[in-house]
Amino acid sequence: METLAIGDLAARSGVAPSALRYYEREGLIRSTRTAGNQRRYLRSELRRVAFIKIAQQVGVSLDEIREALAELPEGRTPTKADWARLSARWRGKLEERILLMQRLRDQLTGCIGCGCLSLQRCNLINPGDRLAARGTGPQMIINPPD
Amino acid sequence: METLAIGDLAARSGVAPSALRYYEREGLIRSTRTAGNQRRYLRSELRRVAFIKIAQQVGVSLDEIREALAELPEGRTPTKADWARLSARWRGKLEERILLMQRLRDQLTGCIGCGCLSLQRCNLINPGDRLAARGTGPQMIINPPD
DNA sequence: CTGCAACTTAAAGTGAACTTCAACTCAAGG
DNA sequence: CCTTGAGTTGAAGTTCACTTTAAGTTGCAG
Repeated sequence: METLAIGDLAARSGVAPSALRYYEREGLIRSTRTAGNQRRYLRSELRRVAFIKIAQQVGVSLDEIREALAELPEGRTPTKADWARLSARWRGKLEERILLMQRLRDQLTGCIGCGCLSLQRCNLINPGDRLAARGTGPQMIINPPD
Repeated sequence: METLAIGDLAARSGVAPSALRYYEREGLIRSTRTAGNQRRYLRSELRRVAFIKIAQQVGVSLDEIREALAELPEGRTPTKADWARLSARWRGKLEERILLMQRLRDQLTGCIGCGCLSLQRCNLINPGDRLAARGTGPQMIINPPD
């Protein structure tokens, strides 16, 4: 068994076949076809799916994940080093996010208790970029106290 | 200016009027009406909106936020202590989430590099509860290495 | 060769969290 | 008093990340 059928990839990755087809439509993973038009995946696609799942954990949108995956080498199967380079980038994002959460934790109680939650000067919340944004609409991000 | 019109609350909280109306329909905030049927908010609603925004940061759904807010005292304006009690609960969730992220960070590179991303035995990802879940569909959660 | 689980597609549906629209009313400064 | 910006409603639209459905095709075990 050289390649995987969609059901196999689904079983091994824990991602539903419908989601895998969706990922393919969205350009996140790739497959070849049999004579009868069924998808066959290289085993290396498993790692791609794993990466997608991990990135989603970190709060990255499929759009951003696609961009990241686009940096993997075309043509050859990515090596350990290729993956390491990519995940190093997520490490940075993760690090940022952890710091954010820690700041939030440290200031949460005090900030809700105090009057500063007029939100105008409170350094806990402020409009900004969308690091932590998931789902729809604009999201707010914690602002460093500086 | 005793109470706030919806535009004032929007300006002060950074939440769009349409979102505030939505929150009200969903039972997250409350308002009284003028003779001409316009919404007027107590200043204490500002704190409610702030709480909603912070909880969203932590990854809590509006449903869960509504449940939490339901524990605030009916009738009287919540005190500092009421808010402190509530935010203490989010602190726990936050703490959990931070630990999760740290574990993820510590194992990310190794795990992507190694063969374990067959996802079958990898202790980085596993199906489970939905602590970090935001948005639609089932989400995967990091499983403690134990 | 047959039967049946697993696959294929396009299109429509889902749920969360809003936003936009149209048509209308209110409130307050000049 | 009048104008104009702010507010009102219900209904429909939007985005993300999928899932479901319907109608049909493939691949392999027996």
